[in-house]
Amino acid sequence: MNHPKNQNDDSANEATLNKAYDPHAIEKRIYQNWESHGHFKPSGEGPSYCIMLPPPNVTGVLHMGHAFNQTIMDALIRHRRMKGENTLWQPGTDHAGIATQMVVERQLQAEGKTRHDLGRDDFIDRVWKWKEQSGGAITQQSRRMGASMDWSRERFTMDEGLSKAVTEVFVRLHEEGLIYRGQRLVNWDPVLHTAVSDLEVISEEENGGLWHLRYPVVGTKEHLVVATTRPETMLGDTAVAVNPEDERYKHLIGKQVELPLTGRKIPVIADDYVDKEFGSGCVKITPAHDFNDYEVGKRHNLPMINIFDRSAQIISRPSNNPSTPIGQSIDETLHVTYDLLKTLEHIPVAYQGLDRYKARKQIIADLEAQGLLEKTEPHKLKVPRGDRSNAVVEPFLTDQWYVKVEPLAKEAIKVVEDGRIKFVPENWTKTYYQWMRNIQDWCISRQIWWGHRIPAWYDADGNIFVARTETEAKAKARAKHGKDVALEQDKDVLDTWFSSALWPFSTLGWPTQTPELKTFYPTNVLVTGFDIIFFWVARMIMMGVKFAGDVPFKEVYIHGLVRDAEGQKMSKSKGNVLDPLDLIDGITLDDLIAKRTSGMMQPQLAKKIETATRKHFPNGIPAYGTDALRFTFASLATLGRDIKFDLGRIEGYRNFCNKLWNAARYVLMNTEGHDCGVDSPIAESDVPSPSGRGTGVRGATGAVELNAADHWIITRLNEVTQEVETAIHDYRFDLAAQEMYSFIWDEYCSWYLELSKVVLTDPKATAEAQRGTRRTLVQVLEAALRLMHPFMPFITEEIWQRVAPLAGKKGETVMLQPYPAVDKAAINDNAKKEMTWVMQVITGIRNIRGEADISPAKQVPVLFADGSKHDHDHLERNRTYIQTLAKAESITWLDQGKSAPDSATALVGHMKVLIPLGSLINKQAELERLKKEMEKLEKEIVKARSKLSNSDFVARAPKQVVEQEQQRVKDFETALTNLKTQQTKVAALPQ
RNA sequence: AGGCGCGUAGCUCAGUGGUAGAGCACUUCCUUGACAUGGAAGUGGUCGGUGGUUCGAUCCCACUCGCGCCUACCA
Repeated sequence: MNHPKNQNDDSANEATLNKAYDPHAIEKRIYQNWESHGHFKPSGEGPSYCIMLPPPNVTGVLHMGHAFNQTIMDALIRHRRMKGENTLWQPGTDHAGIATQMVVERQLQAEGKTRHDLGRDDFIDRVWKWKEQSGGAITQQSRRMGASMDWSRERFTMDEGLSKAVTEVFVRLHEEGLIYRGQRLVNWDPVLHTAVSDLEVISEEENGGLWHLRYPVVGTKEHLVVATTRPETMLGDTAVAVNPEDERYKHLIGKQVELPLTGRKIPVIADDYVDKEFGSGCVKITPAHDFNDYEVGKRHNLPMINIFDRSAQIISRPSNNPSTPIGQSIDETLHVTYDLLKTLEHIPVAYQGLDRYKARKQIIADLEAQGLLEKTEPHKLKVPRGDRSNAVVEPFLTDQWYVKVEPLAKEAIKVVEDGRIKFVPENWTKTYYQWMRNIQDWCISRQIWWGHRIPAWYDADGNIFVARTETEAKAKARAKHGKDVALEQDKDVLDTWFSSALWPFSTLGWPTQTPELKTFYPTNVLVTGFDIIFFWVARMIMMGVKFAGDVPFKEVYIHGLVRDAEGQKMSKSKGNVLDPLDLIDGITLDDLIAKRTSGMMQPQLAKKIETATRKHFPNGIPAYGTDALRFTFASLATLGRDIKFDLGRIEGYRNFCNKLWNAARYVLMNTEGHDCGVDSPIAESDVPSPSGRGTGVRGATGAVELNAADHWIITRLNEVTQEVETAIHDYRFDLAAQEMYSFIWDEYCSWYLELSKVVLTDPKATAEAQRGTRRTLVQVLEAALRLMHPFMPFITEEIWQRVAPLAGKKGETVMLQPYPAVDKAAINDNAKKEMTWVMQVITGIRNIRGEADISPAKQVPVLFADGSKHDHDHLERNRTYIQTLAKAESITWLDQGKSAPDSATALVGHMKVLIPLGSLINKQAELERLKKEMEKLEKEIVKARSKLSNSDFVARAPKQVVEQEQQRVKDFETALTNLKTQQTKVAALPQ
């Protein structure tokens, strides 16, 4: 990116601000200043307000989702902090067991090693080192976002304190029977060699086959045909099931079939589970390798034959697989005891040791050769894959630890039902309930090394002692055996989400009843995406209610997920990832392409990604700065689900920053070194003209007069303040952003600043009037900066430092200033009406000028006709404004009945604003303009009249609405008549 | 199969039972001393479709079409 080198990095100390806003020059310096002064810490005063940061993966990098999420939280926290509350934004990171372990294992792989080469202790050391090295990255990135987290309280899920909480919860749940160990089918990842929970399995439709296999019925010449998507599992079949009502097969129930290739005989059983309509109506039952079959197997007491090893290869003899000890468990870490030799008897040697897909191919070929393959059909099926490894997950019979979730879920449902926790948007409660009411037990053990070791010890007999420490476990064992026995701790670790579930109270010191816990728990709001409602939100609620004695948060604000400009989820493999820091700092096209195509899992996609990137970012990404990015996020924070991130938006908000910056420059240029009268009282009822009347009140400095423009902008400031306050309360950051944007741009800059120029450059203006203008300029800006600070912390701070003293404010930083409060007394409806009139007049004149293509430099004479006394008063007070902003050469008031020259006309109420036709205005152009105006009016009149001609409308609609409609027609008709007259006159003119 | 959401200007999105909005893009004009990252003016929408409720529907209801997400699944 091409940044003109900024000459003065410390612009706050320069005489003037740079002409263009340069975020780089200010952001880091300001953040360091805030942090080093401890401004992010709770003040210890006022009502408490606490937000828990959803802890990102410690070895991860900040992505758009984090940036969005943190922008919202920071806005909330800064808002409350400025309102004087005792705010804590608790930061920290998550150890992300599987993900982190995978990263380190991949590093080892590059060195030609596995974790087993290192051994458990050395491997964990290595992970800690990696964590130390990379773990700071994401928190540094949060700092770039301006996040005002209390870094002095930063936590990590593997910290000693948090680990203690994990153990405590595990032990207590176990004591209550809510954690148990059991052998059942789990989702097994054959690549990572660990169990995973239901939530970590992603099922997507893929193309596969449906194979119809013939199983000969023993003692007959018949055979049954079973349909299966996984023919290789037939080796583990222990029955064939049919629907008990199925007439085709009723006679076979209780008979036996011969399982091909193995020679085993298995029964034909009847079970309702079988759908007569699907496939052949016969289902092979493989209880050890299918969740449904497992249930059937249990119902019918079928044997369960496990045919896979932990890598999902067909079990083989130790000679083929030396790591498997004979006669013992297939994998020691599983504590699964199979009689391997017996199992092997069932499996033909030809298949032993084959990978599941190779075995499938072989088995199909062999069955076909024996004439036992009836047919093969293409079939779409949902294939379950591990969310980390992407490997097809295998239902696998192992011993694992589970949380019995139902009793916890019941309480967690209740707290949402009775309103102690509120979802925003409210609709997410449905999703929450739906899951909670159908919840399955949670498998929490993982066969990996990085994580919280399960606090359970085994003796030689397999007795389990769950305890907080090894000493405590030994004591328990001693109590049982009457003597000391050797114990071995469970080798498994806990699911990372188990520790995340405790985050809201473990970070505050639980199980110790710390002052922090007392002050900040329950926290106020959880801000997160809907993708982790089940993973995290639901589990936090369960654990919080169970152990911390109250809900973990009172509100859950669920926001959308950030997607790319085409609505696609951002992912490394799609190559459409945007790095928030690249939006802040900018990046060249080449660097962006390099970034997107490096370290890819599927390098063949690189070309495609490069093409797409070149198309979307032909010039790379310019540096937009943090505030622009944050404001963009705020403006996109609607209640919808998807947030399409469009570069056009951020560019617009970067421009907004520049606009604000330059408005400040203007204000400073016109107030610094001047008496801004900030200490002077104001004559309350005073609404003088821009030039002033010299009737202001004497004050400490000079007297100050405020005119209608001043009162108007102050009124608007207060109204906007109210709107923003409401929007933040409702989590409508988009509306808040919209309010601030249009106030600053369309009102403060487009109108007030222009109006102020008139006063400040008017040689006839009184000192009091100029002081009033300066005072308003600087005070409104100062308040607006405070108002916007939670959304754009850096630019507001930088400007505030300069502006605050001029506005009579003292303070180290804007972030600790009071948030603007609505001052109802400052709202002045008369001034609002007057300025609306002024702006309408000016707009009317500009409109004529614009349509007639009159050069902005050219001044035009303006006449006012058919005006009321009211109009006259307005004009007299605001004559100079109109003259300057509409570039009027002269302003002439025509009394009622006095004839006006042939003119182009704009209507302000009943009053006509006229610009005489002449060399400046083309007759044809004016006729066209009039025609357009008239057509608009006619359309409205037709609509309104048809309404009024409906007797039902007049009879039944509220009186107010009818009257309003009548008034509208009247106004339109008057206007139309005026324009018609005008049209006739213009049309009659020569040329 | 069940649940949820979306469909409004070329694009990204607000919105309300009574006059349809913003930003970007586009057109014309303008280097005026805060800002060309700017200023002034302007073009542009049968609010997915059908029906119902209502004096009145973009909004509420029913159905329908299209798109997306989530949960559970038939071997």
